[in-house]
Amino acid sequence: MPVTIHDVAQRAQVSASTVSRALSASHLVRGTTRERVLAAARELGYQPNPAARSLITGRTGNIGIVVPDLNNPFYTGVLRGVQSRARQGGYAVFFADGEEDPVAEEALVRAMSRQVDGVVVCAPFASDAQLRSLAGLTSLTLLNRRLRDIPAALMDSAGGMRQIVDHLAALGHRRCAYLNGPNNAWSNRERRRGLRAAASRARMAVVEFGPFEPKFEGGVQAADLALADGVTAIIAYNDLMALGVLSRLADRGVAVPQEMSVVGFDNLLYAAVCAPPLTTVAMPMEAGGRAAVDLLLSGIDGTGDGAGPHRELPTNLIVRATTAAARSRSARPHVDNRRPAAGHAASGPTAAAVHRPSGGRSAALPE
Amino acid sequence: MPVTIHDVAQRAQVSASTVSRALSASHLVRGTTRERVLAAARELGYQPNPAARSLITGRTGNIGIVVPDLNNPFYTGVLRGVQSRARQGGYAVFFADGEEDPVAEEALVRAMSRQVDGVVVCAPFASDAQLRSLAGLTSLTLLNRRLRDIPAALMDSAGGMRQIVDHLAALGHRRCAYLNGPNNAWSNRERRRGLRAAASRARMAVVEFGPFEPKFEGGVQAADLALADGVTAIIAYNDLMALGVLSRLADRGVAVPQEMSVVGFDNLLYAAVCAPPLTTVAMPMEAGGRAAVDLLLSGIDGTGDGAGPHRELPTNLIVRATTAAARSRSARPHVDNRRPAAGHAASGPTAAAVHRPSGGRSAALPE
DNA sequence: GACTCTGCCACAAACGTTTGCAAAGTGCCG
DNA sequence: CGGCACTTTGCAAACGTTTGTGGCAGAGTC
Repeated sequence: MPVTIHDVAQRAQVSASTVSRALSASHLVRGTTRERVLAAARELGYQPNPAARSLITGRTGNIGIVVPDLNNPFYTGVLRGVQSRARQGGYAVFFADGEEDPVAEEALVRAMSRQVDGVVVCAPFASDAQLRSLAGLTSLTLLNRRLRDIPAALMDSAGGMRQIVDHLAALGHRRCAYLNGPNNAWSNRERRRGLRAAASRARMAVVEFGPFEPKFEGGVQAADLALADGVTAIIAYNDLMALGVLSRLADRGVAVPQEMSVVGFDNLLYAAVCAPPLTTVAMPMEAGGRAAVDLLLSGIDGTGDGAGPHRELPTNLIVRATTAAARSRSARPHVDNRRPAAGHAASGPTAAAVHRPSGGRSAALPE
Repeated sequence: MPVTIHDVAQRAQVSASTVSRALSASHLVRGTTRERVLAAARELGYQPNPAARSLITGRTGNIGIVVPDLNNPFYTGVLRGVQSRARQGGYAVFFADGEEDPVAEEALVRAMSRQVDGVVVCAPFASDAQLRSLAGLTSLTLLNRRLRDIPAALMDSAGGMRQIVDHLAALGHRRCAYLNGPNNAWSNRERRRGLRAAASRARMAVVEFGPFEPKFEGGVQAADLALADGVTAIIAYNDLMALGVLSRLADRGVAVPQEMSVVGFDNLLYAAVCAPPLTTVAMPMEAGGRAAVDLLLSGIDGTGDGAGPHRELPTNLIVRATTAAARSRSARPHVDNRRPAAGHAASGPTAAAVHRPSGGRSAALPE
């Protein structure tokens, strides 16, 4: 029923091979016959059968993407970037939601591998070995995950943390809390690493809590812990947690940013529209998706811009209304059950000492 | 390089056709040889080449989905449902973001059509004619769009509106505002229709504003207009607009829900976590995605549960903290620039009279 | 005028799978 | 023991495309 290359050939009075060449390697056919073929193809509405083509060429014209959680706006941003760049390069995209299960993720990539020319994987929980084994199946590009020999698009989380620390330090904050996301998430380790380095350089004390579920509820839970410690600023693993923190602080009657500064990470839509608007680090989600596809395609057909195997994208601190100058210690009248704010200023423990969370301070969730 | 059916055949000492049959129509081969073939396939890690298969069978094992905007959490919810049900049925899914452009949407479906067995399309802006023409290319299922002869999964927006009206009426509200989403969006027309019917039955007056951009900013813009009219409750086209309304009302010093009730539509994540938590109608996004795939598959291979061509999913009003009993007229001290609240109670105009927005009240955006 | 060279085109093989058909084997009945 | 039905298997064609090879014509060269 659908029109094949032979129908076009017949109409244009040429052989099928000429049609094929006229549609691709055009310099091998005479100009006039090429016109004739193109006209015939247009009139018949010819669309090549991708299955037949990929059978002979070994290429599919598709790429895949697997994400851990479609509910997370971060990944839908990535998805957007991936899709837009892929379409621009003439590729269609398969997608799959691993539902935060590394074995499901692996199975999905495995299933896709025969139908795609490559896949970009966002797999914060998968093991290095798993990823390497998948790289043997089809060409891979990672997102926010650094692994030797496998190309990756990375977002400069550490740089974002540095900007946060500089910002808070300039506002006079000397002691901050960091609310960890999942310990096995690559990006949490990366953000923590960047924070520790920046804090140590800025001589800022950092108290760590968690790990927590990287969601609103996790932030609610974490807020009380941070409040009890006497910090003047809270840095959350991501925006969802930061929103939870804001909600809990409001319930407890702690004014943000006057009494407590709060910073998130990701710059989701809702960071801009919540009250008060959240200071956060913008992650280049769409750009990350685009870059990942660029890397993938350059590995496949040299179409990409052929930069190195790893590309790091800049992040930017967006200062909104949840950060302000650190409050003086005495000005906290109505937080009832707080601990005495012992030695929280310059006289407190050094950053290095506080980095390792003690049993009491850390471990809000079983690890 | 990859292992083919012939490799398996050789190892199992049978012909390729026997391997093929052993892997599918198992009753045609003897039990013992089937075992042998299966073992050989397992040992070699054989994965059939989908291109070759689809070339001969004419089926691809893929479905597609096109959505108008990946940034909208509503559609990512649908996406999740689609993907999960598709995987369960052994299908992989292509996706494409039409970026709210009907012609792009059409082009995407057209491009996909050769690689998929069917596609579910969420195309609130496409014309009926466009959709019908696409239905000729491949089998289609619509989401939230009713069109004769084309199967569709529908969410009962009208029912949701009825629940809103009943809820508000029970709280004593007699005059409400509706903030229209885009006029050419099917779901806005549907919600408005449901609202008008329910309001007329409940003898509630409805003043309409808009259309507005169905985003936060649209809500901000709309809030002032509704406030000026003297309504006691605002029903927004969707949650994003409702959040904008909340933000603007807070800025204007209008207490929610004491002085104004606000209702959204969709039940996005953020409706639950904003302050105060938003009363809204839960749309069954994932269930809708699942249902759409069910319908699609039953059209393709009889795999679905074979219900009728249209399936309507129930919606539920989630009452949270933005709705309360209507304020009495005198208790509005600090809204400065409001109009005199003339005749807004039972003595006011009938519902039918107010339904057609007059020039002065409507048209906040050029149409 | 015979040779080579070049431009253009058709023929046919190949990709990996499914499937109709025939052949071979087996068991049963008359 | 021949014929028949039935089961099990292999052969080969087909799906629609790309691409290597070869042929044919015309032009150029000696």
